[in-house]
Amino acid sequence: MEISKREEEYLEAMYILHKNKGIIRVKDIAKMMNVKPPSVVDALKKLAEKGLIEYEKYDRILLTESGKEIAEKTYSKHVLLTQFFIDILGIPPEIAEQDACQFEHYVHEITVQRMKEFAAFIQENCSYVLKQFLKEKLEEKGDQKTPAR
Amino acid sequence: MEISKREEEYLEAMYILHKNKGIIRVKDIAKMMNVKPPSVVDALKKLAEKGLIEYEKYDRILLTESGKEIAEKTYSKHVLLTQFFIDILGIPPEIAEQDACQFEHYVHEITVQRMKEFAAFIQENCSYVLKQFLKEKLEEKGDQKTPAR
DNA sequence: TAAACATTTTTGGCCAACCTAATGCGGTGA
DNA sequence: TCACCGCATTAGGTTGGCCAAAAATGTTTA
Repeated sequence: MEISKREEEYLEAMYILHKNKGIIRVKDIAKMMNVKPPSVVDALKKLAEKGLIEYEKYDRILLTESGKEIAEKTYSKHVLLTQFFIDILGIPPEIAEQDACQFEHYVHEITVQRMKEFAAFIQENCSYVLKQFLKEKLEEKGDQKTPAR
Repeated sequence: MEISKREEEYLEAMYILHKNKGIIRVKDIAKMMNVKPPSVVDALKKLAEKGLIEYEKYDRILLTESGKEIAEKTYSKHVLLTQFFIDILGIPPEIAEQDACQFEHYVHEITVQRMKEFAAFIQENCSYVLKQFLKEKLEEKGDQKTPAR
């Protein structure tokens, strides 16, 4: 049974809502997904049919085990990618977040795993060089804000 | 004027075809995009309307200046991402290729630029550590192929 | 040069994902 | 307890992207 990128995003959003607020509401999903409520309802119906969420109309919404599994997998990629972009490449958090948010749905398991290992390896074996790099980049950014002077 | 991710992919495919074979044919675009010819024709019409390609039916297909610009930008991201995945993370080329192929349409300019800088920095300042990392990963992979023994 | 073949295009249709407007439900305060 | 309000849902419609089958055009070869 195929699950689309978009459905994965819905699952992830619900997972995060559940984690943060305990309760999953249509309105909140809509806000997170930048979408209107009817679109959410469409999505919920499909996800329910696929057995990824429990959903009866006007009732509470819950991830099933398999739904949660997918959401967790996606979310962990999200976290890892974001960290890599921020801690290793020194990308501004907001941008790192946006990039991760897309890439997480496509990236191979291998790649994300390797990023994790790479980060650990560098931090262990040449953390000084890494710090140097990040410092440079931060300064360059500072330069832009106060250019001539 | 909005240009979709998919349209960007079509432009890139045409750009590569032009670069490699000089001529851009519907059939070849279809093969590259994993799509049937009618879908290509649909796409061509839209791209022509947006002024990104020159297209008259049964005639040759060409990228316009603005189309080429978009394609080149995308393609250069593609190359850079692929290189980063292969040379820094040691991802198998085929997988690196696939990941790049998706990410290129979303990744921020900043991120890809930073990857480039990071690669250069590491190769200059701790290439030994990098080699070490890549060697380890390569060996692990070898281990899998000849496990117990 | 005309038949046969290959390629491109059109036609008509499907599905995912989204929207607005209208309607239905459920809890809260008067 | 009921009228109201916010939220959820349905109805009906759009758009982008894809396809198979059929028609049109272009190319090659007998």
